[in-house]
Amino acid sequence: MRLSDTIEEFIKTMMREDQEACELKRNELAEYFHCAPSQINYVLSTRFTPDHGYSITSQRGGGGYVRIVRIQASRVDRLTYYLNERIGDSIDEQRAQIICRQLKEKGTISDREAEIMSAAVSRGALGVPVPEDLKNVLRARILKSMLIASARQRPAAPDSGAGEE
Amino acid sequence: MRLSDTIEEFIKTMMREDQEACELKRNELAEYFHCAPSQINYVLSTRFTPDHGYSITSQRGGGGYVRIVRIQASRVDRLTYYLNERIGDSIDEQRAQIICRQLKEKGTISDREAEIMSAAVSRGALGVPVPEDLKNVLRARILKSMLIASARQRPAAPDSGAGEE
DNA sequence: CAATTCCTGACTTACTTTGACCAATAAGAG
DNA sequence: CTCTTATTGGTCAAAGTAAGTCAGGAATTG
Repeated sequence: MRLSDTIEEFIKTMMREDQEACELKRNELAEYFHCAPSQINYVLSTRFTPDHGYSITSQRGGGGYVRIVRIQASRVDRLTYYLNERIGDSIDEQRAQIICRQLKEKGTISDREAEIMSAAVSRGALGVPVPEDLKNVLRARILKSMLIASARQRPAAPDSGAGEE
Repeated sequence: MRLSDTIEEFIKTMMREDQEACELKRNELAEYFHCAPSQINYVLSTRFTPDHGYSITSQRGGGGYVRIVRIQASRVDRLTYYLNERIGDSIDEQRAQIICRQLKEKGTISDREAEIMSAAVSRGALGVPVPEDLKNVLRARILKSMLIASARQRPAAPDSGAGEE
C-alpha cells in the first residue's frame, strides 16, 4: 500500500471520530509516518479537495495547524458540479450572475449572500485594467472560492430581518 | 493553544465584565502568563488595534497602566469609515481579512458572509498572474462592492453562535 | 517505455516569543 | 523646586516555530 493511501486512511479515521472536522500538526504527522512534511500537503491536495468533499484551512507559525472540514455529503455533488461544470476556469459576468441567482432560488445561499457574490464578480468590482479574458479567469476563481467557503459552513439560514443596533 | 490566543481571550473576558473598557498592568499580566512583557504588546498590536475596533491608551511610570477601549459607531458611520478610510483604493489580504472578521464580530454580517467575503479576497482566489499591487487594488474594489451590496440588503440575521467570540 | 502518480528537499512565507535597549512618569532626596 | 532614581510601559530586531510551494527524481501503471 502506498504511503499516501495510508495517510489518507489515517486522516479519515481521525475524521470519523471527530465527525465533521479534524485538526492536525503537519510536522508531527510527517514524523509519525517518517516522511517529508510536504508529503502531507500532497495527500491533502490530492485527496481532500472540495471535489472530494473537504475544505482545508491552516495556520503557520508557533502553534500552527491544519484543519480539515468535511463538507456535508448532501452538498458535495452539487458543489462539484458547479465548480467543475458550471464555472470551470473562466466565466463571464452574465453566467456568473445566473449561477448566483440559481443558487439563491434553490435555497443553497441566502438572498444577501447572492447579492454579495454577485457584487464580488460584477463588472464594477473587476473594473481594473486587465484584459477581459483574465477578468473571466478571476471571476471563476473568486466565485469558486466563495462557493467553497459557503459550503464549508452550516447551511444558510433563510435570512430574515433582525440585526444589531 | 497559543499563548497569544490565551491572552487575547483573557483580555476579552475582562472586557466583557467591564463592558466597554478595561485596564491592565502590563508587567503583572506578563508575570501571570509567565512571558515577556513585550508579549503583551504583541497581543495588543495584533488583536486590539483600531482596525480590530479597539483603542489603546497607556501610561508609564509608577502606577502605569494600559487601557483598552472598544470603539463603537453607528452602522452608517461604520460603512462610510470602512469604505473610505479602511479600504480605500488598495488593501492587502491581511487587512481585508481583519475587516471581515470585525464586521462579523460586530454582527454587521453573518459568519457565513464573513467567510464568503474572506474567500473572495483571499490569496487563493486572486492567485492569477497579475502584480501584487494590482491584486490589492482588486481586493479593495471587490470588498467594497460586497460591503455595499450587503448594506443595501436587510441586516444579516446572526446565523449561528453569533456575537463576538 | 510513456504517462501518471508518488515522494522529497530546498526554499519561502507566516506567525509567535523573547530580550536588549529606550522613554515616560512618579516619588523621594537634596 | 530641581534632580535623581525607581517604576513602568514601548520598540524593534532576532530567533524560534510551523506551514506552503515547487521543481524534479523515483516508482508504478497501462
